[in-house]
Amino acid sequence: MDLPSIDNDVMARTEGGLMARWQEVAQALREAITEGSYPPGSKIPKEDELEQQFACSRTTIRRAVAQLTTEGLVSPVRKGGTTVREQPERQPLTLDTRVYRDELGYYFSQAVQDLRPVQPPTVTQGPCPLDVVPLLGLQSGDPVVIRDRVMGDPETGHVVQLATSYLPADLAAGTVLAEPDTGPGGIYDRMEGELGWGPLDWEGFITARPATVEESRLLSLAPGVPVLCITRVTIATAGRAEGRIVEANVTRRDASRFEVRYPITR
Amino acid sequence: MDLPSIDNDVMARTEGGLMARWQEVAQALREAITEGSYPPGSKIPKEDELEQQFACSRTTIRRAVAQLTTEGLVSPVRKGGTTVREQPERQPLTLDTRVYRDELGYYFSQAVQDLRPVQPPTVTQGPCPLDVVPLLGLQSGDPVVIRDRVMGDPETGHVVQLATSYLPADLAAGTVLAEPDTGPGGIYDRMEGELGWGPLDWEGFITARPATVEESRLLSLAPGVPVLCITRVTIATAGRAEGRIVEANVTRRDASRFEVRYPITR
DNA sequence: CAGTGGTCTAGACCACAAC
DNA sequence: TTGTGGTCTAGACCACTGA
Repeated sequence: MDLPSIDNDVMARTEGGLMARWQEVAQALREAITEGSYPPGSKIPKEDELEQQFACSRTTIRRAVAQLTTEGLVSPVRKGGTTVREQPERQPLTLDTRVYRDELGYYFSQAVQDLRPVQPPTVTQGPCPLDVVPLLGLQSGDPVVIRDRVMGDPETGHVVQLATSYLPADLAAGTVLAEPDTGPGGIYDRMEGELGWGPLDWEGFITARPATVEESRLLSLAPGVPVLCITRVTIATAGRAEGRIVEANVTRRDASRFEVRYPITR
Repeated sequence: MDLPSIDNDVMARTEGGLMARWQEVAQALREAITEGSYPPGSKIPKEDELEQQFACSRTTIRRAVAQLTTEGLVSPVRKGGTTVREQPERQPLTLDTRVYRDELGYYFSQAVQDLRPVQPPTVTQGPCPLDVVPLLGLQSGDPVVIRDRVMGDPETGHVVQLATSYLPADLAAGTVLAEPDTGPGGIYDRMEGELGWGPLDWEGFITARPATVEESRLLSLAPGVPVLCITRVTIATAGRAEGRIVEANVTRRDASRFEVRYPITR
């Protein structure tokens, strides 16, 4: 007979309450990797080989590999095959629960890390992004000054951190805060100095979300990989800005590479 | 001529350096949602409608919607359509930088939150999971005692937190630490008391990763949604366990619903 | 330059939950 | 019951990049 028998019994799995096929494949590959069958730096089989190995379509294989990619286990490279990523332990970031100040400006402990700008910082102005609105206590669509910094590892040249400052435009526009060079000591010196907004208060937030398209491009991440968001908010206690949140600084890093560490005391 | 013209000019996009089609669709839907065209609680069009609307295949539509799902913007329900999720602000979790103790035991500030067990806690034993190995300072495959708790919101009954304690089996097996009921005050009282491991030290870690299959099932998350991992590690300073890490407590929550908040002092 | 992953289409069957 | 999302297949074209 020429009619192909439909052996594609999709539901032989869900009937038994088992996983979808692509999850099975992902699980099998995941185990093979963690068991050591594919050590870090090696390549997993090509897609058409996996296709035969698991007896399913390329789409299913790709979905499984995509899952491992968002988990940070493998990184596919065109023509180069799909490589098992090195799994270094997460690099610790110390939590900024204190701020120090000397005659040169303010220092948060995190700033001590050895990063250098990979691109020149940019300053733009535009509507406040939705996720920043609650941080600044603004209304949706309110204009903000946006200061962007792309920081990288001086050794490898890789981008490892994106830092963006948002400042309410009604406060910052027209001031030195909206200029690329904010002078010695940075914006906090300007706020507590010339602008008379000090003393300043700060509060920190940590959360995570999938990387945006722009973030995954800059940080060389697969789409959907989580980024760790470490946010520091600055509150003015005097002057024209009294009681206002005058800055929200959001730094983002590959969540599979970094963790925030902090001591617990009695 | 009967040969259909191939208008599927896939690369009219990548040529110009633009996004893939599914990213365009995702972006369009994302904007429509955040602009208010599809308010929270409403449904976005069905897949076949979107298919026509964007003039592309269902696969492409589904990939775009899948992206919005991992971003937490929408949640598809079979037969019910795809609903725009309510976007409450992230609920703050206070950071446990201090531990308190009274005659009843140890309290970390996070424990103050009003959660109740949704399932009875379980205690099992098995090989140490790979991601926990570095936390405990063990070798791959070393046995650990695993204490699992599934905590939920007493109001809604929803599961909001998974907490798992890992204890090296060479220290914990056979002790009260491996029993379901660890008695008044909990495991830390046993460690500093009968076992003579105290005084204890603690350290905290925060990171994020995609939810595992099990986690997404329990927490009702879409596959790949990031979970916030808040880990507390216990170090013994005396007794048989001196210098050892005697417990790693990993709590996981939906990263789109929660954030860790902490004060910054001068 | 050619092999690999990246993207897309068209079509099929199924289970689940709303109705 | 039925419409919706969930899963899978087979096949196509393309671009990037390593060999």
